Amino acid sequence: MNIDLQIRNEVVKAIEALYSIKTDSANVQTQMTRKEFEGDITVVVFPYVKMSKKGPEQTASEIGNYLVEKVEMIDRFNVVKGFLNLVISQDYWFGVFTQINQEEDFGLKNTTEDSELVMVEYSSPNTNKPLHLGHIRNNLLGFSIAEIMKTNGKKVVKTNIVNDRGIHICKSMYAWLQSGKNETPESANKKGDHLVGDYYVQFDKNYKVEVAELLAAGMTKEQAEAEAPSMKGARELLLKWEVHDPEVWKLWRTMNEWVYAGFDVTYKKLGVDFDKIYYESETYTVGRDEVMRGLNEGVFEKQEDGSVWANLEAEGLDRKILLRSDGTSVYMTQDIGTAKLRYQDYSIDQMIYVVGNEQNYHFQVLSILLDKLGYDWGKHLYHFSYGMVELPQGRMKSREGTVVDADDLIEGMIDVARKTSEELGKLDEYSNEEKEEIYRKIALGALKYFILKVDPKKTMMFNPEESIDFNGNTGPFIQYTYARVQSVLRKAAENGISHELLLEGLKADQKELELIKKLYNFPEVVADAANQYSPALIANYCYDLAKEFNQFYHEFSILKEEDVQKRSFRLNLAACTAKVINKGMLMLGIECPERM
RNA sequence: GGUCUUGUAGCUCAACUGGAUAGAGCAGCGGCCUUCUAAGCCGCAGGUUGUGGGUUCGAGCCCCGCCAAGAUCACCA
Repeated sequence: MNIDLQIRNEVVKAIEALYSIKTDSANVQTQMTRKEFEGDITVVVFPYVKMSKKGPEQTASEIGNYLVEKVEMIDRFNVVKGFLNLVISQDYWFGVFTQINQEEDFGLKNTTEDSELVMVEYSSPNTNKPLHLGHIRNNLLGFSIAEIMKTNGKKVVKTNIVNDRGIHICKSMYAWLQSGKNETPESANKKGDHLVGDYYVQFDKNYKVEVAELLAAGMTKEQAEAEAPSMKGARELLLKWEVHDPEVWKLWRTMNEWVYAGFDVTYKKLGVDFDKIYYESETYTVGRDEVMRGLNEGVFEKQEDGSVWANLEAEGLDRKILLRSDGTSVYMTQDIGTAKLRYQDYSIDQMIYVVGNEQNYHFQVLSILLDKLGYDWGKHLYHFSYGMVELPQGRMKSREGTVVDADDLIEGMIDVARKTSEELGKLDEYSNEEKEEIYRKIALGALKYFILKVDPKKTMMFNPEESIDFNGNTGPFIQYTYARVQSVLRKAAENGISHELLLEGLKADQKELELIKKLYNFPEVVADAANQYSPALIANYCYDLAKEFNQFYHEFSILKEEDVQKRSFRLNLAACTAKVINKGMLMLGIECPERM
């Protein structure tokens, strides 16, 4: 049992014995003792002063005396105002440490047959342009939350819904047909997603020119936008697509394949993957059928023009369109179909959608609609809503060319890592392949950590010039502490220094106990991260641990310590720290190199 | 306009969900490589937590009012 809970239970007993009042351990407030005071766990006694009818200090002392007498692991206590600081015995911490040292999977819960199955949807790109910084935040959060769920003993299915159909891809197709001259990724020597994205940009450029010309010719804005030849061409392609025109489908398939090949490269570089991919082109008809069923059952309503609507005014929301007057489906229709298919394919206990907060309203509506269609799981969807990434100039706009391209960003990071590393010159005896692998790990560590350390709910700022650093509260700093431990372990092995842990009679320093306490916290942090859907908790914990270790490392010369027992203890402590850091970082999708 | 989110050091972010003197990093200034990796360590400086009220033993966190920024309310996805 967790020490915190044990102590809360004992406090309950203390209160009953001292003041004859029954309370519950859930009502007992404990916290880690702040560094400036002596102690490990602090009980907040303000809530009991009414029961004791005495001042806070006296109440705390009474409870403290009771606890020291009755509970073996509590050595002594001190009282500051209403805070009762308890000192846990060194032996208890040694016991904890032995456990951490022995358990290879410390902090990890095993998956069993009847573990909950969690499906995590993330990424969900449109197929008309390459991935950018916004997608990176999405992908990293999605991958990380899946890893965190796994660590908490859940079965996880990572999924991606590819928006492969719609006017957006038709725009790229139209521009390619107009001016592509049969260009392919091979002929252009360009990644497929970039090639298709370039045509999308070109479409928009042409379209703007056309609209401007039509406006000059006297049309209204609405007329001009509808009548622009490019837009008419794209719409025509969409209509042909809907009726499975073979030529259009062939082109559509080809261009999508180009894009997927490009995405695969980016996903691989980012280190994210999926267990099951859904395509909108395969799910949207399912959604349409569901909406028609809802219509027949009287859940939805049809307007005179043929469009189908859901009236959510009773839920305090608006009316929402589900099928256009021409019978084609909208975004929401597709999501209904995808959800239905997923629940058919898997026995999902929890569905998590990693989608930006701009779609909060969409998911609120989706949840209600699925419920109305008779799916009781509709209510239990979890929208993992994360904030936008902003640039110093403001929001990213693909059309204005202010996006930060994912591939460029990653390559740029690797260049900086290479340059920094070469200046430090610590890897000189490594082969080029080995070095490149380390640069890649460091670059991605920096990028991933930078993004994941921020509370997912919040809008975050990204300054391409300054944001990503390799010093301070960064991924590389944490990776570096890991590499240092590996170095110590290597040297110990070379010199035949024993790892055997002999704790009897050993007296631990404050720093050492501090590290053990931090390590002990790891499982709780992981559980919190899962409950709160927050990789940031893991990230900040890893930093805290690395920082603590660096101070420790600086203060003690582990291998120079003459006391054999002490040296081995510190060696093991370092190894445990590295183990936990590595586990934490892996949950963020960050690999720690053995050297750097 | 309705709904929702956010506002903490010059900048980027924390603060264990209502607890003790609000903490890190970057940037600035000053120390530390003959010692297990200096991508490090130590110190200095930097704050009326947007603002005004309220709730209580206690508020950055909860409630109300302002101020500011953003998102969203489409036969776009």
